[in-house]
Amino acid sequence: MSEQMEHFRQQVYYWVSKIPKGKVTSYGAIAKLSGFPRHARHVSKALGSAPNRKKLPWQRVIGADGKIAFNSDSDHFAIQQSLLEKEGVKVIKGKVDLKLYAWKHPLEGDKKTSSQNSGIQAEDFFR
DNA sequence: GGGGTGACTGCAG
DNA sequence: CCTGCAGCCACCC
Repeated sequence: MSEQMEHFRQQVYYWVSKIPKGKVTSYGAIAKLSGFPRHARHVSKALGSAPNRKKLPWQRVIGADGKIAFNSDSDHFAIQQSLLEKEGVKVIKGKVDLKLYAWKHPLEGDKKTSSQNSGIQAEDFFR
C-alpha cells in the first residue's frame, strides 16, 4: 500500500526535476502529472521530505494562484524567493506572474496560448 | 479509533 | 485584488 505512495513520491521528484529553469508550476500540476490528481498537499509533503532536496529545483513549485506557499515571514519563503529571482523569476508581493513564468507541462497539450514561450529552451523541455 | 494539521484548490463574496 | 471556506488526504499524536 505504502508502495504506491513511494511510487508517487518518485514521480513527484521526477517531474519536479523536469521543470525548466526560470519556469514554475503548481503542486496540483505535479500531483496530476504524477498520477494522483487530488494530492497537491502530498506533493508539498514529498518535497519537504525529499532526500535529494538540495538537488531538486523545489523552488519552482508554487501555489496554483502563483503564490509562494510558505508563510511570508518565514525563512523558507525568503529562500524560495531568492532562489527564484536568482534564475530570473520575479516575485512581486509573494507571487509570480504565471502569464510569464508558468511551465507548459506535458498534460496541458497545446492550448495555442503560445503567446510567450518564445525562448523555451528545447533542451530543458522533455528532457 | 478520533481529531488536528498542512509547502493545496477552486469558488463564492 | 483579497479573504474566507469547504473539500481533500496521508500522517502524527
